[in-house]
Amino acid sequence: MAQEKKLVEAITSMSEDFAQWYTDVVVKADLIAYSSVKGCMIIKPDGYAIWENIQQELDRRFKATGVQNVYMPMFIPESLLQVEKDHVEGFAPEVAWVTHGGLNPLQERLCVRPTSETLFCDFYKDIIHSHRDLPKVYNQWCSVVRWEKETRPFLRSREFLWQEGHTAHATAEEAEERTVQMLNLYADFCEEVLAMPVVRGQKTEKEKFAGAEATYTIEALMHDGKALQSGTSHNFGQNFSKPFNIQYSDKNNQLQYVHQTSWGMTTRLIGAIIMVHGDDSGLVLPPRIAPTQVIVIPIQQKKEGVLEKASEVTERLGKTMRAKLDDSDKSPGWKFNEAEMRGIPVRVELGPKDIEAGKCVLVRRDTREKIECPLDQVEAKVVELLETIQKDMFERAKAHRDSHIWDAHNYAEFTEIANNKPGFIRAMWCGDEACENKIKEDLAVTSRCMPFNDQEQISDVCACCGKPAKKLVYWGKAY
RNA sequence: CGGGGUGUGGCUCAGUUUGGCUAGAGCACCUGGUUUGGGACCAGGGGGUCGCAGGUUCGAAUCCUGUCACCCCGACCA
Repeated sequence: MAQEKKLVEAITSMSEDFAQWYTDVVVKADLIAYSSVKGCMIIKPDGYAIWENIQQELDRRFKATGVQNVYMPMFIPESLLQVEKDHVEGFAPEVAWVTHGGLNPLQERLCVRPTSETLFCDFYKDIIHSHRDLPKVYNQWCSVVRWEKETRPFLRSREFLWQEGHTAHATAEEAEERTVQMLNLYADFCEEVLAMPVVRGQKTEKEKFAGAEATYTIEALMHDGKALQSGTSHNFGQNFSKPFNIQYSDKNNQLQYVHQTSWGMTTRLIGAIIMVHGDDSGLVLPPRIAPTQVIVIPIQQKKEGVLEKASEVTERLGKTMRAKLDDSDKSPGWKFNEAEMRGIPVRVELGPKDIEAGKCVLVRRDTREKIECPLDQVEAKVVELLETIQKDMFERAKAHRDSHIWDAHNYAEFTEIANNKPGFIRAMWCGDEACENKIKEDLAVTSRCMPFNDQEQISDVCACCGKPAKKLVYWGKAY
């Protein structure tokens, strides 16, 4: 049909070219615009509103665990960045430097924060003196800059928005507990709010954060079968407190170094939402973070009473949810497609025939199912529908994820899967970085995590080298 | 940083091979009218120093040199 042809022209189909599909959706759903600086994007109202909803819900959950928000400077003196060796080595290649103040060269270069561990440490060393000062559980919402060579909207931009939590604790146990707590908070958030199933686990030595003792991660599977690291939580142990000299007097008046953690989530999550739920018609937003949850589209809106009824319905819906009326003078068909492109979970169609019959038509974005609904029940029905959609979206994403997890018992199987089956590969690993390197070089596959939950022994030997196996690892091609 | 591609109204592109007259189309935009249950139609209208800088030429969007930017795929990263 002509109409189908037009839609195909509007967005590249996922199966034809996933990368292009992604770019099309990001731009055509009006989430971002490209800016005059490479790798820096303008986040437009619809994109930013998603971020605000993410922020709001995460922040609420943080605070329920005792997190306090602060704001740190965006500049780090070079000398401060260099205090922790692994950390500076990890980040130095991608930091942006400020060399001048006005017309005069600075005495010391300032780095634009790529992350703020060093700033928090420098601060903590001054404000922590006693066990009574602990724990410190601070977080900041800010942007950071990493001078990436190749960039993609939301997935890898040179400046991105995030939150970074930085905590200091008296004991190793407490730090570990916080690290795990935040990872679980992230995972629950992804699953409950973004309808995105994740695998929780630990990063290998090779993949862990620069300066961390241990990095925990949540890994999600995108629709094309590639993995996306969606949130991390690090236990630093005393790796930072020692070089930064963050000490407190314990109850016995002994000086002790604090134990620290950090954890972060970024605007990359928006990329994840797009790639987990989107389809060939555009975005599909989980109701809980959709900026507009329901859009009312009047049919024959110039006919007597239609627009009035439509605004009345919108107003009623607006009392319990984020509702909008599309009273632009576009044709209904155009509005339908536009609403789908933007991923609005529920659409309400309302025309003269409906009004006469005292009903309207509800259309689900995720399934396109049309449901007739009496006008006097519309609020209750839409609320219920939003819940159903949220739940179904999670189940669908989970079914997709679960059907793209493959077990490999030896290298032949591993190779065959990596080359032919998109998704996660579960395989045993000996613990040797050499095997990770080989797998990466041969197959462009990296270790995503050592899962916490399903650590079963699917084989006694490493799928790569055949030596005794230590851990089950999820592998995959990653963004 | 390696490989590939592209720069022409807001967007998508044609025109470049083989230099030529006033630089085109579709979409979007503005005005008026008719329409409206899956991207409506008619009429009229506005908007471009062809990425930038040099050069060749009587004449350059088109040829040459340089340069910048963006996109895609790798490597690196959230």
